[in-house]
Amino acid sequence: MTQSKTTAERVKEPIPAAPAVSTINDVARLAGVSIKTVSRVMNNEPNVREETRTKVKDAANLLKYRPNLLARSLAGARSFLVGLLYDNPSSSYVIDMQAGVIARCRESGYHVLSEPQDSLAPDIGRAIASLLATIRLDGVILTPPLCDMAVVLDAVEAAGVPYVRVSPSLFPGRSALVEMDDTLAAYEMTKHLLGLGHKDIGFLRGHPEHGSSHRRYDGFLKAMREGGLEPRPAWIKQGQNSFASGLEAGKALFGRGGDLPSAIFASNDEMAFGVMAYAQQAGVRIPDEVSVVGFDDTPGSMVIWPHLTTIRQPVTDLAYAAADMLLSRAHVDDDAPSFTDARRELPFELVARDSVRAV
Amino acid sequence: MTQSKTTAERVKEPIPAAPAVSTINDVARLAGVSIKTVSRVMNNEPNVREETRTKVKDAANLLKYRPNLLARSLAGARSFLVGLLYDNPSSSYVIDMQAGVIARCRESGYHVLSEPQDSLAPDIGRAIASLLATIRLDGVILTPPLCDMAVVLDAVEAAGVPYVRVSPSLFPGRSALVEMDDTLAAYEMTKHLLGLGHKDIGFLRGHPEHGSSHRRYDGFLKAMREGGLEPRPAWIKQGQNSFASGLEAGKALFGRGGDLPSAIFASNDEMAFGVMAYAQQAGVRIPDEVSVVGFDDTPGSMVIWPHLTTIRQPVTDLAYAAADMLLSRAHVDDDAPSFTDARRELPFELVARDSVRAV
DNA sequence: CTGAAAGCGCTTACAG
DNA sequence: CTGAAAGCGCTTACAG
Repeated sequence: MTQSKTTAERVKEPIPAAPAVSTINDVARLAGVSIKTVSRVMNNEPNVREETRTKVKDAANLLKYRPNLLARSLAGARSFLVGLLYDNPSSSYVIDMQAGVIARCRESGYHVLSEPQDSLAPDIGRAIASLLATIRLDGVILTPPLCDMAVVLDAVEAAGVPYVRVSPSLFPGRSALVEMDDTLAAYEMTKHLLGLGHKDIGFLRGHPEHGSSHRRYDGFLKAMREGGLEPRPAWIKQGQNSFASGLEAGKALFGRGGDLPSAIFASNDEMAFGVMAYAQQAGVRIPDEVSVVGFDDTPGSMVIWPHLTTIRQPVTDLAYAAADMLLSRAHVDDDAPSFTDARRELPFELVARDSVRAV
Repeated sequence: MTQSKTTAERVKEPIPAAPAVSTINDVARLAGVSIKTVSRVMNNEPNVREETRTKVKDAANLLKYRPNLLARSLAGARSFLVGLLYDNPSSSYVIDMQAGVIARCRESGYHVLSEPQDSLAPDIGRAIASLLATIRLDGVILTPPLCDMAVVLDAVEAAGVPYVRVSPSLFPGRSALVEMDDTLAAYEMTKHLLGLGHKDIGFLRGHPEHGSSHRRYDGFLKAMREGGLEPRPAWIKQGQNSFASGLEAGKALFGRGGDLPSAIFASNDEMAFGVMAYAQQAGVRIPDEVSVVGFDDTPGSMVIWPHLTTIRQPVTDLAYAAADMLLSRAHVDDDAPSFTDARRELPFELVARDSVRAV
């Protein structure tokens, strides 16, 4: 009550009746043209005299006019809204994905609706159908594991909404997609270890339901065999992509005495962290006694000590590319491949840090 | 070309002309009532005979009718859209925040627009004004550091959009807000260490621009002094909330020989990770020689070994509460405190793990 | 308890 | 090159 304007006073003031936002009518009046002409100018359509265009632009600037997105949506064919559907346990994956989608959408004046979904829910198909009926999204981006679920794809297709999948494992060719080459990345990581003299390499397989788990294992096997090596069954462990399963594998590998591999390739970072945690507990020095590498380059890989050698997935770039495919879809001419066939592959990066040493 | 329905064939099919979504008119016709009555039923308004209500609901179900959100927005006073504005380097913070906001919004049929902002951009005020003019959001949630920027608050207020701030440090009383008690949390963490026999406690201060950094330091000081202890200046280090600054502090603390504190309170997890990384490098065993605690309970605190004792911020709950304040604002009666004065405080949790031992 | 009319702010299709 | 009319799918007053 003693400040220049207290909260109580502010509250007493009449609620500023939705601060007069100017509309297309205001601009048309000020510029002395029809609203149709204003519409043409705002949408950069042709067939407006340069002089008229300037007049309208000046009026719009003066009135700080911003076309109402909702009105444009209702009247027109586009909603300027893209949906990002996800159900992924990794915060960094989702945030990086979201950042890429939003970046591309902003370039075209689109906004992004974040729609987490429960991929385990039995009615996920209906949930998505309901979402798409309520809001006419101009496009949808699907990430794992949603992008591999038939009910999800069915629902989106039934609603007639264009969509792009990021890193799908199933239904190739069913939709536009962006991805990186998991197999090649695992292959190169294995080559990296081989190149440093490692021969006794263990491998932690990822969640068996994830397509990438199999691709990564394939890449590992390919490189080993090209090097004339056959992986030792006792050093191949099945994990679940979780820290706990990495810890478990570490126990199995280090706990029993017996031979130790000289390097362990965990097919995602979380499992690598688990292995490293167990190693530290068991007094196995990394990388001096055993080298460890991961896959994903999650933020934790720079937090853990030694910093983890891993594969960087271009998550933000994948997301940007996915949004780009969605938004530039209209411009495809007849000779170009169809939207559904579109596919972009982005490069990964092997990030060599401190968890590996040469033998 | 050999499968039951190839991509190429699917593309040739006429594009399913925006799969006939049913409208309020369709429902009204089928139910034999006016659209106004359908509207009443869909919005659970009173003054509809039970029989009519049932008739309309049946028709709506049959047609799988979903009110078009954009049309509702344009015609009515609400957009059913809430904006989450953020600019925070922590993925997990943003994702947890987003999850809480979305959870509450879904309960009321609202959707969430994720709008990352560049808090360093000179025109951030205009960017936000433009956003709010383009889409009439029903509310906005502001997180640090945006919630402490006058230009941001000015822009939102000028647009007349209700907003709630999460964990603001500045301008108390200027808006509705939710927060936890940083000072008390740091106080209790310090008491926890004292209770385990620690007296020589070092402290890593957070980024000086963050209000929480000062509150956490205050809580630490208070507990120390209540215990009759004065912190040793050489053990108080200024950090930046980053892993690197924690590493730096670790070097300053462990590198020089001389006395070691028995415990180090890093005022966020990232800095704690840095300290632990340096300790491991320098051969200082944690917690045997030095205990370390953090603040925030980021995902990394369960990845690092030993697992970090820290303070869990109820981020998702804070976000849920913020959205709840926004959405339930209308129902406040005259006797209740005004929306602007509203303030909710949520409890934190001290999570004791393995990075501390008794002395 | 129910409905006919007007209008939200735009775009579409059409006319000139 | 420009505009008048209709309409997107709803809600808001208002009338009965």
